Amino acid sequence: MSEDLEYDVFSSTCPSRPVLEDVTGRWGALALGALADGPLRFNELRRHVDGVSQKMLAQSLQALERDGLVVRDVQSTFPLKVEYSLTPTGAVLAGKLLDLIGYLTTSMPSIITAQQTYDEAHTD
Amino acid sequence: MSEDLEYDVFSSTCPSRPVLEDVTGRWGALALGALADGPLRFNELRRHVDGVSQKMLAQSLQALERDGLVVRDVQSTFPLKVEYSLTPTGAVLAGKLLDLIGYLTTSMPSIITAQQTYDEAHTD
DNA sequence: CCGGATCCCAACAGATACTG
DNA sequence: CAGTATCTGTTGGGATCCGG
Repeated sequence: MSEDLEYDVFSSTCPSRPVLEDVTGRWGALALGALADGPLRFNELRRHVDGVSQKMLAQSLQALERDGLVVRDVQSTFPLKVEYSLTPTGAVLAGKLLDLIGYLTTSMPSIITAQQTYDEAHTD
Repeated sequence: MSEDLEYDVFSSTCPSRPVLEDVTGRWGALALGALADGPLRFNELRRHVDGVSQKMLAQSLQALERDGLVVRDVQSTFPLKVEYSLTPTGAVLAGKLLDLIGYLTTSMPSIITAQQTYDEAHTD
């Protein structure tokens, strides 16, 4: 039952395409990764994801919240407090993202070398 | 030896940041995923990564080639033949990407439900 | 013909300033 | 503190053109 593998990110019309962009997008991936260690407030998240603007962070978090990967918890105290955390699905995706990021960072030395070689060969 | 964990994607100035964007970017991720099954020519790749424009595919592939994750092999026959394939590092990253994509697609039913619930609650 | 660079326009990202 | 509004610069994409 319910064994429909109808979702294919390689198809441009598949609903999974925009979700993949939310998850692997420029800021979405880093936001998910940052939340893997535990809940964070908006500005904590902003400090952790170095370089992100308020607008893009808010936008990325809204997208992830809509996809059911992140939960936004508002404490209506003063000062206002808003905590973001991962849902179970979000946590799994964040883990896979961190796995990828970890491999990428350990590969950086060889990647840097490749870039230098490439750039030297393309000094047109 | 050489156990410098100096690379951190969460820092905006780290050289790993642009590489992460090449790998997880909109078209880079799909290109890497498509190449995981074996080498492909430019237009085969273009057909596989449904919806990508020529320009963006060429651009994404150049970035991945510069990072040493993809190899561009030119056969100067007629008609011209250009094959793209993964390097060992690229293959590992592609595998992790496909793992993430696989989990995401199997999670799609619950994600769709979440989106509908969210959209209903936000009918301002 | 195939691979890809260019041009031009539309959409999106970012800095700043302002509101609940 | 946690965002929205606005205004502007950068980036993405389709049509078109060029080299092998």
